[in-house]
Amino acid sequence: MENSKSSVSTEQSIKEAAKRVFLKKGFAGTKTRDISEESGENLALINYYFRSKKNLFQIVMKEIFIEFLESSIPVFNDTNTSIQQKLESFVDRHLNLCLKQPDMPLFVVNEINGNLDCIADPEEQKNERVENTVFHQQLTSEYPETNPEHVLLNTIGMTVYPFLGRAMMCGMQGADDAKFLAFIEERRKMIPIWIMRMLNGTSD
Amino acid sequence: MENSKSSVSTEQSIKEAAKRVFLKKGFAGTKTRDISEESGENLALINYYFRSKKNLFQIVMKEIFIEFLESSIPVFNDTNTSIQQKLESFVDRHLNLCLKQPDMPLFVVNEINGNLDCIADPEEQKNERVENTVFHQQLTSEYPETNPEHVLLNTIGMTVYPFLGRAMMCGMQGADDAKFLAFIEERRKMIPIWIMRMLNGTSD
DNA sequence: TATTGATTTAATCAAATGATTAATATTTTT
DNA sequence: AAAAATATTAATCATTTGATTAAATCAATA
Repeated sequence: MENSKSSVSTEQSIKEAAKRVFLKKGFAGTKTRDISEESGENLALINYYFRSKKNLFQIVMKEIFIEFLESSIPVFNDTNTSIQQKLESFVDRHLNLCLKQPDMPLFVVNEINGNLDCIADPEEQKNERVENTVFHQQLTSEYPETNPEHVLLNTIGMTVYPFLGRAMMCGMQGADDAKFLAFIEERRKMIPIWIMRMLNGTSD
Repeated sequence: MENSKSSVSTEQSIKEAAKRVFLKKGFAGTKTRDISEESGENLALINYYFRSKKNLFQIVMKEIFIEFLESSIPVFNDTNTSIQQKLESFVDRHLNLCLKQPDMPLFVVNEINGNLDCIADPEEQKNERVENTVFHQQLTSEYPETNPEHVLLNTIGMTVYPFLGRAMMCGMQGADDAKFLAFIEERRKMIPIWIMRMLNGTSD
């Protein structure tokens, strides 16, 4: 009944290879033979372990999504930190996540709008809605005139956007990795400050 | 030598259909038969008028890119407007563009990072670099301690992100079109204000 | 009108692609 | 070690897909 030694590593090898390729090429752009090559495993093993390309994709997608949630939700639900501390912590963690997998934001944003039902079971989402976080409550109580949805979108957007628009960032054209990294480090420091400035504006 | 009456409309019809399909499904996700169906034209006419799927894609891509530039560059190069006025005008125009083609931001961000060389001739870009705009000069002179690249990225990012992350916007889950539109209208008003607040912060 | 050139169509090709199969090898269990 | 279960492989299938072709249709013009 139990998987043998080598099969576990093969399954893992395929899944990790699939993650790399899907992240880089998206669902439609990825061929099962790409995954086979990337993993070094036989083509048929993909279907042997993961029924279909679509199923494998959904598994990978879910892992990525879970990784994001597990990194973010605890930060937003910490009852012992201020709004600014939460912002600092979230931006810090999320930027690290993005730096580790630079293709991730584009992948998520791209594929989540596709026709594929990326997240298999919707029940897991209900408890993890951002509406229910401590962060959300703090915002509505300390800044009642502010719409928390804008704050969240701006925070996530400013964090993620450099990774989405790197090719679009005309001012960064030809920017090497070092310059890009320095740019990100500036943002790591500034985004929480910017958000607080936006919050502390007088009107609206 | 000159195209006959019907051929012009056929070519146009294919290009417009291609734009719709590419915007929705991306390059890899679009099949030439999709374009044929969407346009109602015979499959072979796609290659007759546009050599290849890739070439048609590049043409569409370029049109979208040009539309963005022609909407934005004049705003950023207006010598008679303030920084805040430029922000208001850009956000206004860009939001209208996005509302007209909600799939556009995702498409651009998604495909521009792909392996396809989307913009055919790079010479056209040199004059249209944001570095060379009046806006950029105003920023460096009025806010010398600020990095203009951050300002630009934040402005574009905040404008575009709702259209990228609509499915990701947990707080907006199940949001109908009307609610989304109201959300955008709030941002149309607020984004320039937010950016100015960020600029007018004391340190950094 | 007849000729010429441009446009359109149906049929088809060759390569790519997701998936399956049957045979072989390997590991686990008895 | 023998048998059973699991894992791996090469070959193949059936579709899909981008592109082409040759014939047919249409439009312009001499």
